[in-house]
Amino acid sequence: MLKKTERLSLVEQVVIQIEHLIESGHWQIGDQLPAEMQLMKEFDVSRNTLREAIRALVHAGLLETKQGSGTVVKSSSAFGVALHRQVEKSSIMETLEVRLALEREAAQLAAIRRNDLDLEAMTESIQLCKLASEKGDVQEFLQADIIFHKAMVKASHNKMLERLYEHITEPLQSSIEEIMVADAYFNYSEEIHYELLEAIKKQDVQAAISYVNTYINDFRKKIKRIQED
Amino acid sequence: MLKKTERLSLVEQVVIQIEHLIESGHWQIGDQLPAEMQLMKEFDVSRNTLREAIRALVHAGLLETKQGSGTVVKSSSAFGVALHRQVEKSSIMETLEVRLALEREAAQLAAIRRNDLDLEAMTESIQLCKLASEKGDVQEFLQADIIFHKAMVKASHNKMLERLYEHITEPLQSSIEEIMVADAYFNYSEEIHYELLEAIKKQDVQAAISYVNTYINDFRKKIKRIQED
DNA sequence: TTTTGAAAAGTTGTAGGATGATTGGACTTA
DNA sequence: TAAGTCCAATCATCCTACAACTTTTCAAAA
Repeated sequence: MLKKTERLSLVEQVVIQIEHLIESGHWQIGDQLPAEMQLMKEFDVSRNTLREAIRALVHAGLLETKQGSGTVVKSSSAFGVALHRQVEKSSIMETLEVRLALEREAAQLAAIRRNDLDLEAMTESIQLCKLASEKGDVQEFLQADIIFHKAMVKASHNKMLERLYEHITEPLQSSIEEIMVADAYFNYSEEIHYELLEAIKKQDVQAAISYVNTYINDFRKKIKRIQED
Repeated sequence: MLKKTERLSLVEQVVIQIEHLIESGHWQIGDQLPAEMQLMKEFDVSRNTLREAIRALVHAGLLETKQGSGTVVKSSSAFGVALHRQVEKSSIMETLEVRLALEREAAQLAAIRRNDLDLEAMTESIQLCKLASEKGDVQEFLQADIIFHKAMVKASHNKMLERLYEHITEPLQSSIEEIMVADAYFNYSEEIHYELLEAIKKQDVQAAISYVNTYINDFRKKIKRIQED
């Protein structure tokens, strides 16, 4: 097989450089980029070339431009933006079902592959859940709950699963929070996933899966009930 | 709350129009777009504006431009391209694990929600599998197998799950084919998912899940074995 | 002092023209 | 027929100019 002779256009080179600067954190979310005039000089390209590069990243959702004001970093992950848009086009129920699929697989893999660091992170976040529940702070509780779930997914040691889970859960967050806060019957203690952590600790795959199944099915029923009100 | 005063830039308007033309099938994959000069006139914008729009879609993966030749439609789904890129950055095993997650959920939902049309489509594709296996044609068998899986996912009646499954499976396809063709121990009859279809037909959720579990675990072992050679 | 409003400076948006680089096809020639 | 040349079409890049919008500045008015 011959190597494909493919020269990158100037625009694409600039795009790649900007993407790198964002992914590496050199330009953080919220940061304002230098003005076009200055970027032209720094990248040593014409204004058209620079603008085409910026426009590509604006459409991808990484940047946002406002006439007269400037260009700011909006997101650091094009994949995250794409998934975000997809979630917005779907119903909450559909998205929850996908999340359940990922969570079940993650629980299973975590039960097999978790190491001491993973267990430590999960234990710590469950402590936070407990603290928040004792204080009766719903917001704080949900935030700690998310940290626990993310820690579990991370313990699956599957980067793709992790990214998918994160970018699907993120846009769901506000909806979930809304629903939970409105739920008069919300029960903290039930929501603290001691059993799940124990199952993963003991590497009991079946117990981990069945816990996730019941937990998310309850969750689904709760949402359905609230939505029907 | 006040309404956000937000005018779409000319570039964004052109982008949206082109996206529509592609999604609606007016410009199909492989089609060549009119030259810039003509598109300028049709959209009634300047060359810069048009080029910025096209560049955005090129970077999104919907279009491809080649100097001296022209611009052609490369894909009809920006989400598909984004997912494709993500899969390429991941290992086969990671991707398979995600696919398993989706497949398990799909089997469960399909067992609950499948209607007569779904069952018909699945039965038909399983017939194709059988025919191909009798002929001993691996390629054809795998193609029919994919159709069966897609039919099952469709029977879950979750559009998001369907899109995710499709765009994750697609780039896996060539790798799987390669591996299967190379597998001397490849056994057709084992791969025909009669039991799964029966479980879904009888709406036996547990049986459907457990079948998918064993089937994909076997598949995983097979891949691992072959990769270790 | 505080508020208002106009001017100025800075930034992105759009337009049009000019030239270079590459491609693919038509044409020529051996 | 086959190889090479030329030419027209097309995208790539650069340039200048002006319009539209935002923020800042600052002076006048209340």
